[in-house]
Amino acid sequence: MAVTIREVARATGVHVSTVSRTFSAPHLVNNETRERVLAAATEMGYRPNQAARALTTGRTHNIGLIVSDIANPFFPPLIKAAQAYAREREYHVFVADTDEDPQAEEELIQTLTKQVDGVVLVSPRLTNQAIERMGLELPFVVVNRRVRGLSAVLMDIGHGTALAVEHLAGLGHRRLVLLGGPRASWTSEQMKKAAVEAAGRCGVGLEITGPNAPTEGGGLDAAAEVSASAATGVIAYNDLVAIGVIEGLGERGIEVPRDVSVVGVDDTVAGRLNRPKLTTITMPTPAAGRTAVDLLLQAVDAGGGRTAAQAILETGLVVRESTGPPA
Amino acid sequence: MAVTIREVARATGVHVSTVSRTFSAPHLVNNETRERVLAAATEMGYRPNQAARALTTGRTHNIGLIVSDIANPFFPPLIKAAQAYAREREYHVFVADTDEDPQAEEELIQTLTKQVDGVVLVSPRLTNQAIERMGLELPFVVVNRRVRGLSAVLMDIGHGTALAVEHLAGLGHRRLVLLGGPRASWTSEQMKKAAVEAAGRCGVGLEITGPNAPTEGGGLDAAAEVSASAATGVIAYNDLVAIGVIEGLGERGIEVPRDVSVVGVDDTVAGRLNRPKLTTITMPTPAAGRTAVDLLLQAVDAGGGRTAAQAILETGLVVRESTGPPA
DNA sequence: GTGAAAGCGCTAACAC
DNA sequence: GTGTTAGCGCTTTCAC
Repeated sequence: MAVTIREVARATGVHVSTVSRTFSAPHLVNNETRERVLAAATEMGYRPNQAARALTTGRTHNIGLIVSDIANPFFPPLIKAAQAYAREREYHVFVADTDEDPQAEEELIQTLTKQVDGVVLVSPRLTNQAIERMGLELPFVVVNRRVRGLSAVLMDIGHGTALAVEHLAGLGHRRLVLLGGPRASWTSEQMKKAAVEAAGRCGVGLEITGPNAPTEGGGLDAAAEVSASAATGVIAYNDLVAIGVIEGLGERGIEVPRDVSVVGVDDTVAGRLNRPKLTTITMPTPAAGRTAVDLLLQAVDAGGGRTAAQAILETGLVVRESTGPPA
Repeated sequence: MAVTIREVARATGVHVSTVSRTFSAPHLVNNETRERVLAAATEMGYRPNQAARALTTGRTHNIGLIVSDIANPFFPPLIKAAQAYAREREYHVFVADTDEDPQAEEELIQTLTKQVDGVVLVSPRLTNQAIERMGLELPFVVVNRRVRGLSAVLMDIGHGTALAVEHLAGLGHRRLVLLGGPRASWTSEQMKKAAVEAAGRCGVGLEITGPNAPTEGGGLDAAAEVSASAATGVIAYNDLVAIGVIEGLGERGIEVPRDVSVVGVDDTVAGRLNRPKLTTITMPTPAAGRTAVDLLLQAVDAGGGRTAAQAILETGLVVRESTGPPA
């Protein structure tokens, strides 16, 4: 076992409690004493034992971050930002992947609960009810979902969707199709509502399909419907789906953006790398990660008292090569 | 504070130590007693407090996973696998991103050291010396680097590189160029050695350039040299670089694979999504993540006794659209 | 401003 | 097979 508070105390000739205070409440310690303790501590390579600290304070200084699939390009920027920001606030983050399995998600939350001060749930697959129940024991922040009583970070995908519809309408497209996402997706529902509204406002036709798998394969499958329809403008559930439709359309001799325009969502690397480069709705994923951690620590500091704050983050539209005027 | 061992003991009418044993050494407890304890525990929602457990046992059941950039598509599959496998072994993983900064890396290791039983370092940016020094305090496993005294997970990129050279030579290319990676990259050095050897064996010319940034930008920059050379076959440091050269070549009117063939490394989503789809050397990243955790826990179980095991993982070549016969 | 002492929840000898 | 007891390293009253 490494060097403890006791040895530092002995070396400095003060009591353990003084050493403890120099680290956890420095202002309660005489300036000169503090210096001496600190000097001895760094010299001896002392580092507070978090487990011991957690045991007495009830604060682990750890948080959990649960996502459905780390390998989905939507998540890494969020994880990266969350983890960096947590570190600034002196928290470490457990990252866990549920593999899209609601049961795994629930078990994970259970085991994590005892080891963290709070949990960030990103695009959960659990029912609202289950989340609400577990949110009683521990501060939770949910990203991309609205759960009663819990803090949430929402991305205003409705706005981005409206921009996409306007962009397409402005280009001259008269018939659009929206490729919806998974049935349980809050994001997908928001997109639908916003698209209907914007299409009405712009006077263009809108057809909605789905559910589609949120993957390239989902897009590939959707290509059949798109080519069968008279639509010349497509808004896909996410970049992966967009890339998939473009490929599927290509197989049918339909070229993007010459024959059909396609808009994605998320602004992932995948979309940037794709040829043609994707026009896409930007999601503020790093900001979402930071904000989620911020709200979570706010709740933690409030001692778990219900603080159901909501943060709504802006989305936008970046126009690249996958959209253009209709043929 | 939630329910503790003490309350379970009271409810069951046994001593705390019996409850403790039920969880940490079940075989030492009478069958029938164990059942009763377990029943009471689940009913009351008891979950062992890891902090307390860590304090007495000296085992946190946590490990750290340090990467240079979570958002680099090479890492997520590795993180995902590592985290899933650790969970199977009842460990949780802290994921931390150093943002390619060696100092951040060192600080991170320091703070993590007290909270984990071991650390996996993936493609570290620290010097071998620094790593060796810190590896003295705690079990370490290093991925993609060989550090004296530490367990390592290496990917046999030499083999993959040889396959790539043979593939290109077999297609009829007579002059190849290898786009090296960052100066401190072990992987890059292995590639160079293997490429020289294979080129000699196949009787084709080989030019080596670099260092190049391991990004799309690095590839974009390298395109000038490639187009200036007489080479018709390119092996890039990674998929991102490959995608970058292809784009840069395109800007100069050189088409892939019509005029020049390009091979990437890593087999990331990016390469699969790129047009043309990348021919690339496959890296067993999920296996690397799992193996790293396995070696780490092996070292942890050995009580930190030096166990410098080496795992060398296979690489391969997947041929897609970015390579073909020379014009 | 500092020391003394109790105790966080659990495990690990050691008795019985 | 189970109870007893003594801590693990730290924070936190409470005195002084």
